[in-house]
Amino acid sequence: MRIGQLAEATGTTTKTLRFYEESGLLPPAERMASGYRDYTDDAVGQVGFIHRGQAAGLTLAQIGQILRIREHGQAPCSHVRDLLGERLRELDAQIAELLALRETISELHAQAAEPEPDTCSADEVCRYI
Amino acid sequence: MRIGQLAEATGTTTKTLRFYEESGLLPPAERMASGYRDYTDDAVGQVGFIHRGQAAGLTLAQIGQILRIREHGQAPCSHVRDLLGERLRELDAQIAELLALRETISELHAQAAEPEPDTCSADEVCRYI
DNA sequence: ATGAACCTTCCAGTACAGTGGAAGGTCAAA
DNA sequence: TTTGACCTTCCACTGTACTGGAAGGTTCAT
Repeated sequence: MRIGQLAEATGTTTKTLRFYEESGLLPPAERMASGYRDYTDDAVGQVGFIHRGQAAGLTLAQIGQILRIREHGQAPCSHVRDLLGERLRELDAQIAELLALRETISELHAQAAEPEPDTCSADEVCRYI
Repeated sequence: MRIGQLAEATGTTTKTLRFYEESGLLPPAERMASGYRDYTDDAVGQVGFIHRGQAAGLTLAQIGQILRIREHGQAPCSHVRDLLGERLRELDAQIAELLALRETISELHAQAAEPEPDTCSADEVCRYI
C-alpha cells in the first residue's frame, strides 16, 4: 500500500503520516524499488491506535511512550492506567476553569446586551471589560 | 515610571510589556534621556484592560481589535458584544467536547483499573486503547 | 571606581501537531 | 510521448503568548 492509500484508509494526510514516521510513532515503512513507501495492512491498525490515543486525550508524545514500552516487550497497561488517570485529573481542572470562565463571560455579555450606551466615558476603553 | 515599576504594578514582566508594545496593545512609551521607557500612570490602566480582556477569554488579537476601534474614536461596544457572544458559543462547544472526552477517558480508565492482565495479545499495543 | 540593579535591542526558542511549498522522481493511461 | 496523479526530500512556517539569553548602556550606592 502506498502512502496516499494509507492516508485515505485512515482518514488522514500523507504529510501527517510522514510526520508520524519522523516522530517515531510509525515504524519506518519498507520502500519499493522506486523509493515509495510500501505499507502492510498492519499500518492501518497502527495509525488507528494513534488516533484512538488522541481521542483519549493523549498527546503524541504520550502515545510514543506507550509504543516504546511495548517495543521493549512489556505490557504498557499500568503506564496507560497512570496516563489516563492523570489526564482525567487535568480534564477535571480544565472543565472547572472553563465553566468559571463561561460564568464570567456570560455576565459580561448580558451587560453588553443592553442598547449602545450614549455615554461611554473617554477614559476607559470599554465599560464592559 | 520605568518599565520594571510598571511590570510590578501590573503583576507582569518587562519582557511581556515590551511584547505588548511591539504587538500594538500598548502605545509606544515616551523615552527618558537615557533611552529608558517612561510610562505615565495611564499605562497601569491600559495593562489592566489587557488583563481583563484576557480574563474574559479574549485573545490578544481580539483585544487589539477593540483598542483599534477605540482609537478611531468609536465606541467598540457592539463589537465587544459580538466578540463575547462568539466566545460564549466557542466555550460551550469546548466544554461539551471536554465533557464527552472525560466520559471516554473515564470508561477507559475504569477498565484499565483492573489488575494487570496476563494475556495482552501481541498484535495489539494496548487493549485499553 | 566598581558593583549591582536596572535598562536597551536583537535574535532565537518554547509547546503542539501538523501544514505549505519548492524541486524533482515515478508510474499508468491516452 | 506527454500529461496528470502520485511520490520523494528538505526547509520553513502556522498560531498563541510569551520567554531566554547575549551584548551592551545607565543609574545609584558604596
